[in-house]
Amino acid sequence: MALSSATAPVRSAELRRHNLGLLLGQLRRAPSSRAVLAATTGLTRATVASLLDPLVAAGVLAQGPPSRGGIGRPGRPLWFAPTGPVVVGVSVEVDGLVACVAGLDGGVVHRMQRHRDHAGMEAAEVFGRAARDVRALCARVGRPVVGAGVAVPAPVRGTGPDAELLRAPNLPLLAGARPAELFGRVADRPVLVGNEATLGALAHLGVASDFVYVSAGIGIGGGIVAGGRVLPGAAGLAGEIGHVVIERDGRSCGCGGTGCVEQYAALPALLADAGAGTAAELRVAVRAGEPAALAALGRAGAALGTALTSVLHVVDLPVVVLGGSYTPLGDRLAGLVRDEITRRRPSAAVEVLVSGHGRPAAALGTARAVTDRVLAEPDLLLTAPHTP
Amino acid sequence: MALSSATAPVRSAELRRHNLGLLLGQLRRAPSSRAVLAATTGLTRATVASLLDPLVAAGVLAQGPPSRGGIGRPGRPLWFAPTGPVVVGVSVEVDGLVACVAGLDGGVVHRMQRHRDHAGMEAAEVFGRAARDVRALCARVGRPVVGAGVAVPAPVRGTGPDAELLRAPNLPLLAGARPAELFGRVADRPVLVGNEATLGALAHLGVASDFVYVSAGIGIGGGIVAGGRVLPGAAGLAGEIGHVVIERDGRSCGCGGTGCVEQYAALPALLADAGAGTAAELRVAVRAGEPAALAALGRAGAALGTALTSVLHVVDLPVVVLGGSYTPLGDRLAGLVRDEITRRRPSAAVEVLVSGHGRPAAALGTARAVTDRVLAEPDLLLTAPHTP
DNA sequence: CGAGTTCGTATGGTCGATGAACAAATGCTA
DNA sequence: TAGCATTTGTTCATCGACCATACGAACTCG
Repeated sequence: MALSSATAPVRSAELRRHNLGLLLGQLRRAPSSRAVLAATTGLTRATVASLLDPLVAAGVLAQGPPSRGGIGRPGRPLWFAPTGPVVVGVSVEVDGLVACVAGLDGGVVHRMQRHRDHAGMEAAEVFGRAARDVRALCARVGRPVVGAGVAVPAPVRGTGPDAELLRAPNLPLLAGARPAELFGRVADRPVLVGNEATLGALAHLGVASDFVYVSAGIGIGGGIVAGGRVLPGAAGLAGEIGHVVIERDGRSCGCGGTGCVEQYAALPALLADAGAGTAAELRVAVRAGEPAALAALGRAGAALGTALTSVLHVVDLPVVVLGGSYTPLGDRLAGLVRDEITRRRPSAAVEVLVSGHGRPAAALGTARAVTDRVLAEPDLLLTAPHTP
Repeated sequence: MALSSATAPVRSAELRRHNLGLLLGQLRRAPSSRAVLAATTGLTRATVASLLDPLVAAGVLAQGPPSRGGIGRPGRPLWFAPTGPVVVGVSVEVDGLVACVAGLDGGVVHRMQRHRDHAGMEAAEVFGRAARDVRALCARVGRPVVGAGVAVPAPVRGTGPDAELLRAPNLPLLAGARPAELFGRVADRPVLVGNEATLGALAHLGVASDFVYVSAGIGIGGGIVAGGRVLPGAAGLAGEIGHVVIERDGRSCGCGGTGCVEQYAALPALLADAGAGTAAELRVAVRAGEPAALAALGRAGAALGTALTSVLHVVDLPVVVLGGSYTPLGDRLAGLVRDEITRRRPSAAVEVLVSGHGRPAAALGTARAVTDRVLAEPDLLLTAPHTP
């Protein structure tokens, strides 16, 4: 079933859009000649050419030199032009801003990290300054920007222009803010808005396309990725893995419940349990093999594994990716989590991986979400993209 | 985005299929004239006619009498012909077989309940006898059958012709069986196979299109329905709500874990806790207001609510539907569950409903899944359907 | 009974994908 | 080095699906 059963009719124009998006999605994975694209997608060579030639003419795609070696006329690989359009992913964090500029193939063109204490700032200032920084960054890159997105460390209702930030435990002044309005338009479109963990999940599509992403910090967030797409939930609040209950009468949590995992396995609990002051301190202690640190890590891993067992029983995915503050502890923690999950759910194998991105995951995943949106509506690439 | 980003190209033929499926999906909800269909779907009246006329000619759709009352020429409503094709949904249960024959609009044409002790039977006999019963049922209905599906009380890997039944706690001899092969083809296609709770969820699409379905019995199963579709998971094992953990060191469960909800809230635990022998006995005691029964129900409701809190934090859906053995206890239980969920997760409202179907839910939902498959490939309706 | 309105159908036009044919570019072979 | 096979990229005629328009049909209202 290649067509979704949405309530909208499908005209021929959307057919073209779909096939063009299909080709671009293929090109994102690897540069290929028209003939190879035709073979892998099932379209005709003629169709591939008629779909992609306008993008080549517009400078979005570039043609490489003929490939050498094979028999027959060599194909000319197509790829995203190194001067072509880019997208921007921004992550607003408690103590700073992370942004990255990426080509449509996901290649990062530019990174930016700026320390900034957002704790006491009003929402308008937070997103206004972020927008100014991003615009300056875009100007410096000198390539057309076709979209941008913002990740925030709080649950977000919706992803569109009226996306609303709900309770923000660590940045209370942001509660109720509408980042898309405060940020302003980029490339004449509202910016995409989403939760830091939900969007961060997408940064890991390279290692799997069906997985549960867990992002630890002061709390624990996450994203459910199935078939390469994030499960949005009814109001965009899916993936709140930190509030999965592991002990019905356990420690009370800021969410109103009791026994939520994040009271056992998020960074504050882990540090307190290990008697460490900072994550770096804990990491050193773990590397040194200090028993107290190892025991605390074991308890956190078991707690997290218990919660993930519940999650996997519900969504049944074969991979778990640990990210955020877990990244530096990852090697050892992943094993602990995997052991707990397989102990509790022996019926299905699970692989527990550690994020290869660490802190920039949210910005990278946001960029990925934006390119997904752009590739789903490739017409944007033809209407003379302009810098903001 | 009306087109999914599947890896398949889209030809014009699939465009037609999609729009035809869209129209039939609309007709399934309510009979409508061509003009109304055009208005609601966004297609042209001409397109609607050219899509549906072949089905009218084939006897799949029928034209009603002109509607009276409005101004202008009255439209002639189209609906699924009362002699048109049907689908069959079968539920293999521990102690019997439930089957229903439904029209493509979901209207049940015929029901069958047969008591049969499947406990000691080999898989080949179980599904062979079910197939014979179903074929006899089909012959008696006298309408062309265009598809069939089988629900089983066990986790199932996959839904296609090679769907494999995993561990079946209550019917151990079925473990490893491939029902589609044993059942044989219906309408020249393999039967659809799925878990009883996963498919049963679909029977409730009338009351919501985004919800968590919970089906209680000896264990607790479930289905996550988002956007009118069941979340399948990587191997078809999603929705095992019974094994969500509510007490990390709680009662041990047959799945290998400890503290799974179904050890607290499934029928056996509930009956033992209440000191009742059967579900009917418990129901009487609850209605009579016996304190022991009410207390036990309260404990089960709290346990279930705790597990559902975890589930909702992960998938974020606005509705929970309680079914299976919960149906007769529903009115009171639903309130208990809702209270526990809102107590633990006050940030989002949730509605807890009771299934209106009870035991036949699995068969009904299976029929629904089959019609979904048929409407997604409406060409099946034109190739002279034949009875098996 | 005529005007106004809406429904269903017929027709020409547009757009996208296909399939076949053809020119271009390379490796292989004599 | 020339000729052949093979593969690539492009061109062109055709088909299929939908749309816009126009027109007859059927009904209500004044």
